[in-house]
Amino acid sequence: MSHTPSGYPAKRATILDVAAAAGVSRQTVTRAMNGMPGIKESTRQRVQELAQELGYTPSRFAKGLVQGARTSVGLAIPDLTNPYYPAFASSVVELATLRGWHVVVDDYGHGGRSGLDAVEHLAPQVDAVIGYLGGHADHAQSVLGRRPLIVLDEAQEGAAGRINFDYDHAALLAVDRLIHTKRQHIAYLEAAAAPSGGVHVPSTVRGKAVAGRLDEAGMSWSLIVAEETAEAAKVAAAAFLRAHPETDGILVFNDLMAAGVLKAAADAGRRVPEDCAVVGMDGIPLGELLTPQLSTLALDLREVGRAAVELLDGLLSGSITPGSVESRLTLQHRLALRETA
Amino acid sequence: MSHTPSGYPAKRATILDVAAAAGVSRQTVTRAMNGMPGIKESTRQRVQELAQELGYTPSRFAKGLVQGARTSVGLAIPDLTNPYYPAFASSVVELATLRGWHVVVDDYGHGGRSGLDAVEHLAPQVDAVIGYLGGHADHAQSVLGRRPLIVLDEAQEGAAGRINFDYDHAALLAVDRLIHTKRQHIAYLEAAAAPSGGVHVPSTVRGKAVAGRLDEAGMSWSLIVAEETAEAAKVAAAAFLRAHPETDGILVFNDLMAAGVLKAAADAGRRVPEDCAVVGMDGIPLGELLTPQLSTLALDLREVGRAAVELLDGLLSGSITPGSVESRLTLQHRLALRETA
DNA sequence: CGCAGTTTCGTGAACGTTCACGGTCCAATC
DNA sequence: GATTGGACCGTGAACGTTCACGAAACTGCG
Repeated sequence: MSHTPSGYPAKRATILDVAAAAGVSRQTVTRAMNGMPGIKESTRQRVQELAQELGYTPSRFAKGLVQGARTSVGLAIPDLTNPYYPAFASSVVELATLRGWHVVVDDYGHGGRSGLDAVEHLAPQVDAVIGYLGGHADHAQSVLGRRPLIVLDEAQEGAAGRINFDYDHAALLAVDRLIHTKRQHIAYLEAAAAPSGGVHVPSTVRGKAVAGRLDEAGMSWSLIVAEETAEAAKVAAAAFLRAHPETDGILVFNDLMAAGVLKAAADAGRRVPEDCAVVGMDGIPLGELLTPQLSTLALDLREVGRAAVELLDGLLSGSITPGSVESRLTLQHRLALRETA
Repeated sequence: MSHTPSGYPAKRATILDVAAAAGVSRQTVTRAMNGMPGIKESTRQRVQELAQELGYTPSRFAKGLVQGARTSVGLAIPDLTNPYYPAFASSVVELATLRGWHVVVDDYGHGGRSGLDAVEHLAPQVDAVIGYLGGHADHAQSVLGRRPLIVLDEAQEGAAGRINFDYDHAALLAVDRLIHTKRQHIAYLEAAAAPSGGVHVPSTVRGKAVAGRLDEAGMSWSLIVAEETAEAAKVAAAAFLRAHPETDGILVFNDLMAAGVLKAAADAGRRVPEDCAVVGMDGIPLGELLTPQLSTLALDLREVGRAAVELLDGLLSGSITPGSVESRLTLQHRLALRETA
């Protein structure tokens, strides 16, 4: 038997190695390792010690092949660095673990990868995928074949399950609040990958909802665009406030960017909310730690995770059929009035 | 063949089903699916279409069994809700993905589970584990057998790889800063699961380092204890500041708790840093979004993740032997002076 | 038409485990 | 002493895929 310098066998030990070392058969080793009955206690001891000594660990592949799959779900996420996603992921992982599932995560935010890349990376390893893909749901579902895909915040059809958010409702809540507090000069800060200079119309679903509601209410308002980071939001908001000092209310694409806006307002000497209200979106835990505490269109992120896992559970068990009415959920934001609006 | 109401075959389709449907052999299907040469383009097309239609996806178990494992690593994490961990996890996932590894995460912070529970849950599914276990490293390693375990921030021996932090160095930096800015009445806010009333000595490694350094410098100081959340820290700090208004410097167990302290100070009308300095620990991104921006003993969390992955890479490839000098790393904090100290 | 060479395809074996069944041994009972 | 029953243990088969090899079909050319 060939050994590495450290004394480890070069090849992984199999059940047969243990059986040979103990002078017993495969099946006896199986019984010893898996706490099965029908084996003398002394041999169980001996076999387990030998197994430990040889560094034997059963092959998950062989085990899975014969026993039928323990389910493992993929979790595709754009950016773990954005506090929104860990809060969501935490809930998914918790509930999946409760069901005995394993969760394979892919944070596809690095190296120019897309949500589709993430699904393709996860596909050979999982029985289902939950994810914020940002497009290509149909293609992603076809990569997975029969295995259910659950997409969040995705307009496109094609996935076995969909969870969406009622942005019209959210926009209604926020705009009404601004009107109610007599704000006159509203701005909406939108996230965009490449903020070109001449943008006058929001491109995201939530942006369109906000714009629609503002127009409907007959408000005059401006569009600001920045990359989806706190720092970029801060810079963009600072520039805008300099150019438009009359601004007295800012709606922001998400809470992370809102944190940047808050900083910009403070730097510009604007009191929030007295001089200028700020409303974020998402309801990430971070919001409550800011000074002043961020008012926001809050989603219960644990609830979102729960919805995703339960939907998947239904699809896997067959109690929900892909593409049916029950496979499509719409969740609503609530207005969390804290200190900034 | 039995079908469910939705038209799906009850059993998973295997490669033989596809082969039969296409009137070819196993091997031809394999060639078609895996882009192998030696197959007519027209049959490849036909087989792929049939496979799509039957919803065939190759069994990862059978594939893994014959091809040898694609490596997948477990990531055991106490609490994804604490911004420290996602920042770390993000880096691990990125670099692991770059190597073609899969990452299975377990957030063991819910339901009273321990780090050891997490390892036991992950063990049957992975080829290695990276994790903040908070104890029992030796037992966890024995659960994994030959498969390497990399523990972070763990005093105990036993794991194949260890990454530690130089808390003495960190304490030195922080205390020196407080002395340099002429602080007289220092408090250290410690995290503890069950903050009993009569605690006078820190129980954590970092707490001991801070205490040691403060004593060494001949400072008079107090110990505060709270649960490891921002809210608990806020409450505890508020009470302490009420009882000890003379306090002019607070060191905090981590940044999340420091955020709570900042809120408490603001509520108590104390200006930070003029009236009272605050220094956190970890260097989580959140710190820069707070007002005022948190001064902290910062760790480059992406670097920590990189260290863990590279160490694991070395252990897996055999270029580093478990328990050797190279398998033990110590990283240092740097003092990130922002606005609170 | 015949043959070599190439392209295309099929067949046994193997991966490591568990399942279902069958065998052996020993003690107790008749 | 033969029989029974239980405790303990071993053997073929199967899971679904790929690998290594060999067979067949087709091509071009003399």
